[in-house]
Amino acid sequence: MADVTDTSPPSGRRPTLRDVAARAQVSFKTVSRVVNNEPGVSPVLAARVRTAIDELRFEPNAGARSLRRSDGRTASIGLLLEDVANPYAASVQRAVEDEARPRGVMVFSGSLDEDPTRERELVRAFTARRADGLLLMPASADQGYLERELRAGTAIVCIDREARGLAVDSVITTNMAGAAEATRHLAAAGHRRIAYLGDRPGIPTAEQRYQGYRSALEGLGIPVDPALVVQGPHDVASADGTATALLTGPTPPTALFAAQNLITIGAITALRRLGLERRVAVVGFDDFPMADLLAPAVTVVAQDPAAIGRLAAKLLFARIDGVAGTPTTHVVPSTLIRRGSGEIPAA
Amino acid sequence: MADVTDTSPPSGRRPTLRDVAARAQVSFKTVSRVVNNEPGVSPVLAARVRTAIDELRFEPNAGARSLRRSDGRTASIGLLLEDVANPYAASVQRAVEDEARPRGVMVFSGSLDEDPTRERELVRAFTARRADGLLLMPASADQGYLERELRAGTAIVCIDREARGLAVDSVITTNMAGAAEATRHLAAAGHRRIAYLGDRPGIPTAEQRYQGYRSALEGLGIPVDPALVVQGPHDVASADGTATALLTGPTPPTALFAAQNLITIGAITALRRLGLERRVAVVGFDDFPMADLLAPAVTVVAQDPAAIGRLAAKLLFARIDGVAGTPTTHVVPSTLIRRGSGEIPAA
DNA sequence: CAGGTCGTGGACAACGTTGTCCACAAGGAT
DNA sequence: ATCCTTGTGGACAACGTTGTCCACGACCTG
Repeated sequence: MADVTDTSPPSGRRPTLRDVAARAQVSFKTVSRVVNNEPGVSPVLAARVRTAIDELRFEPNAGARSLRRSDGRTASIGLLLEDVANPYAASVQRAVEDEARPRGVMVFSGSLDEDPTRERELVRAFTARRADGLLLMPASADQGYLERELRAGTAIVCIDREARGLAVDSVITTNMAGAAEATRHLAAAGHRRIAYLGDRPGIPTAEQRYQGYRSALEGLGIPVDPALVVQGPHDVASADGTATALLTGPTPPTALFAAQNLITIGAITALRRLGLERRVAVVGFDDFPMADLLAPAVTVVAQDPAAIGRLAAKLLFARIDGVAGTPTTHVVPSTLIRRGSGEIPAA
Repeated sequence: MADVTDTSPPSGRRPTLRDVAARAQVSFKTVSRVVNNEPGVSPVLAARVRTAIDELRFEPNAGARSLRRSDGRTASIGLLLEDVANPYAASVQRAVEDEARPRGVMVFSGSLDEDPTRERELVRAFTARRADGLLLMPASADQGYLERELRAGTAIVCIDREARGLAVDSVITTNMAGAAEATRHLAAAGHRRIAYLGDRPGIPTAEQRYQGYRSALEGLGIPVDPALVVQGPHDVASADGTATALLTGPTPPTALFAAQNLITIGAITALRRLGLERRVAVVGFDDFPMADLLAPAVTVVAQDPAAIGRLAAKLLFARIDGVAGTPTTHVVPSTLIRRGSGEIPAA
């Protein structure tokens, strides 16, 4: 970028059907037939056309193609995630890609950062490019604005959270059941003072996990202590802060349920600093890398992001292929993985 | 997907320039002028057109647009990574996205899995969609086949590894210097038997890191012991295996230099199992999540994937904007982060 | 008041492709 | 020998947009 001289504009046009036709001495429509494997071209001509295609390294223009085609398909989909750099989202993305690859479908991706405005912008950008379908991890409170896209033929499937105000398929995990299981698991180790550390209530998954926590306590006859419930932290630093405050407060918990992976990491950081990592039990929702190598290793309710991504992609492609039927919410089960931190007994 | 009834085909065409024109009672060319902010439309008409656009929620067809436009731009780029689920790649992707967003450019991404065939397939898929540029983490031994794309006007920048057989900008890290620094750091703690655990030699970064290891040892007058050099493992499991073999062998090392993040994790897993994590020193190349929460915390030579992604994207957009100048390799420095595992002294 | 300029808006072609239709030659059936 | 089918290949329009050009009326100048 330093030495800007701009001598030669990038020349060299890409070959078109006409260039191939000229070289193979046929009409350009014949080339189109060969490219699309349509019948009605003699083997001799087809071979001539094919060598011309190879020699020129002709590649049909996808834009022109989808413009003219009757179905208008672009063989591309949009993937809207909370943050592509988050390991959960990255696993989902990889699974979606693996599902799209054999179909020749390319994946556009973008990060929403829990920003509703950003969700709308990215949807616009993807629909302007006429993506055949959208895989969405909703950031806004209502997806009703997507109704029009749905009617215009864009398939939509939601991931991780159900769509609201829009009838589409969703793929989510067992948030409530998983959170309840985690809570009961801590209670089974003798804990009565189990804290809840979770995302802000506006996020549906956070809401469901909180409900799971509450219902488990109620089922056990343990009252929910508001002083042990923190809803709000979203990243490692803030979770660390609130966990520290909780643990150094007047009536600290003996166990923590951390309702999201970054919050789990923040809580563990706090426990370490306070030297409590072997005395206070922890169960996290969402597995995370290295959880098994920490000391103590971290007990988690693991989601299966690869399965979620795969299933969501399959549902999307089915819709793109014209499969009808009422939209359904599909639930991928979570699994409790005992590693040590969740089995620390109450003092 | 269970109940396939396919009652209503998704109807509802998307509005076009003509639909907007009809509603605003102007010619469709006038609408085009408004959409593209061209001069020559009276404010009254422009306002009428704009309300029609809003009412119909008109969105110009990106495909048709780039087809007709003189520059042929699609406002999209392709990002070809080793594996989108790898944390290093995920950080790069996020940085690229952040750089592309304000320009209104969308990002296609795909995983190569070190497969040269896959590299070619994805390049084809992206160029068929007429991506304006390609950001590539090379998987194949030679990128000469991209010469034609370059001439056809597709900008290309390589990430993590320099392109071979192709004159393009590259953004890489200080592989050799970083590896040498890691090696010297271990030697400074008194180690003489420092093992090298790295990727297979075909990968340029692995090659450079190995050279850094060798040159550091030579500079210190320590002979390179072939029995302490392992080149090959690429994932956690195989690294665990080779590290275990090395550590339980006849003349085990007292320190390990792990030349890649997955290999570092495998080595640490092995040390844990053998109960050696506080006796054998480890320095890894590439930072990884949780490295600071392990016990002992892991000393690493950290790359800066966000900076690499940002710079690569900036270079790519500069090329897309027509900036000429000879292609350059840009080097983003790595940093040694002392956390404990690398400061364990020799027995 | 004639002539030129300017602001405004529309007609038309083109981008590269696919879908529809038709022309032409070869072959079989009547 | 004539008709019809079949196989083969091309002409043409259309997808939704942008670029070029021109027509029209209003305004200013001489």
